[in-house]
Amino acid sequence: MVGRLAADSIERRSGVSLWRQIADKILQAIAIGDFAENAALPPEVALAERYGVNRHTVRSAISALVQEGVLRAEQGRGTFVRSRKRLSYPIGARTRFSTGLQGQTSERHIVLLASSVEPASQRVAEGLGLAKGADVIRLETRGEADGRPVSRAAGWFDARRFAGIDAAMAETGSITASLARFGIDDYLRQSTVLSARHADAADLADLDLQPGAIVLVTVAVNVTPDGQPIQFSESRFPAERIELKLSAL
Amino acid sequence: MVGRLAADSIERRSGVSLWRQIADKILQAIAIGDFAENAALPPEVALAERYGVNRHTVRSAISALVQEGVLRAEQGRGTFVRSRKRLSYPIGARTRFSTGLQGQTSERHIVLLASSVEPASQRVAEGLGLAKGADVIRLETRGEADGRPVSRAAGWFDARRFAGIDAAMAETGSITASLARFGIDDYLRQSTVLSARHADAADLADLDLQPGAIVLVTVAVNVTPDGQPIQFSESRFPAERIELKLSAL
DNA sequence: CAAATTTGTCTATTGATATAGACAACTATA
DNA sequence: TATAGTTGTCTATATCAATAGACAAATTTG
Repeated sequence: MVGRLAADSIERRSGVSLWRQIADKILQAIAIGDFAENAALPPEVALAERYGVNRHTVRSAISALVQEGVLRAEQGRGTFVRSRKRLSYPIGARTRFSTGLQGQTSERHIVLLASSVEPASQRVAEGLGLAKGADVIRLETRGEADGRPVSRAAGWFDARRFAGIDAAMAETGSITASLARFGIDDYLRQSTVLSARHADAADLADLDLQPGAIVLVTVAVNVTPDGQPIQFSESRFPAERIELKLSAL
Repeated sequence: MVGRLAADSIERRSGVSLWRQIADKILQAIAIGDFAENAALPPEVALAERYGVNRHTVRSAISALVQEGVLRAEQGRGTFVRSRKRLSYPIGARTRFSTGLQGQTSERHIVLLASSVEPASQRVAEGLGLAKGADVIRLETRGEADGRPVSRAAGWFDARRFAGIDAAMAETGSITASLARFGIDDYLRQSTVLSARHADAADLADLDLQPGAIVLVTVAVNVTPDGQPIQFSESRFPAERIELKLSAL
């Protein structure tokens, strides 16, 4: 489990194809740091032997990762690691998108994809301390770093208190800056619930993933320093590009 | 994305079979609370239509979940939810296994599977502030709640400072109690890094999972109140049975 | 230049996955 | 008790996933 391309552990008739499992393992090995950027992977025959599968199966895995931009294959030379390790996204009392990835990327920003006013569902109402069905503003956003999507989030705000936050978000491109216009100078992460699942069609499109990928899902509530809930959110992160670092605990 | 068995989003030629994707969706719907315990699932033909697949494909998914103990099918009547929602495992400054699941389960305990002394790997040494290659004690444990495995962890301790902690763990069945014997009355979670991946063969065996399942992985360091590292750990949780609740941030 | 190594392409075969349709077996209900 | 609704089983077919082997094309090494 620790290092080296975990030799063991490929599952047959699992509902997950062998090439997908091998692709996952290679991704994981890269993320752990077993293969540096531009390092050569073991040759296809070696990988096939290590996993106990046919060379063509390994080629399917590699071909998926080449498609995905993770690897680069050169005939006669070998197969090389193209992309970097997973980004580490910090989650703590003061979780902020932009500052979180500083130092790991040269550029990052949030795009507002859509906004709407809707009645609060059960869980949104609970999270915000509103009555079910009360008007809430929903902001659909995507976080990008160095041109690649790293998160996809839906945020809900009390429509009465934060009327116009959609316009502010469109203008500033920052949740923090938008909230500042409503007198919120500081806010804290009250709770975060974390789960993981296979990416569905929406995730694939939103996060530019290949089918079969895994997404991390966080459901969180942000509050003012005196405990008043201001934002309920659900975010999805591509597990192959992002790990979550729980800090400042 | 919010409620009801998400109508959309089944991916073909993804490396993940359709029946596995549908099984995942049903699991997710149950976890979210769309189907209470003993509630009936929609009939097979309805599910097939909703996902745009053949009835037999839905049957494959259901059959996997029946095998797994999540569903119960009764000829002529319908298919019913057998198991409860996901357990919510809290992670915070004072993360403790036993207290964490209190109230959600009637019984929980930790089993010590194996222990050994080994030289510290790079990451273990970094986590514990030791020199690479220094002797560390490794404890392999499994957490169980109501008879079902909910976590599988490896913990590393400085062998000089905690000589005999394996015996203490075997005797007490508690990390907290074992550390107390070494004068550690309190300890804090310094950092937690979180990721997700497909279960490998080891995970399947350790956590009693079906092939294709997803595991959440945490890598954490525990420290004394004055910041001295005492434990480095890697834990795996079955995503279908556990969600992580990040609290006390 | 020759040999060894590595990725790329092609053909063929087998087993798992998915679709299609028909009907049996069981349950609830009008 | 008849009927409708549901799960269970069977056969047949098509497509995807995986194996197997052979050889071409490109690169590196002796």
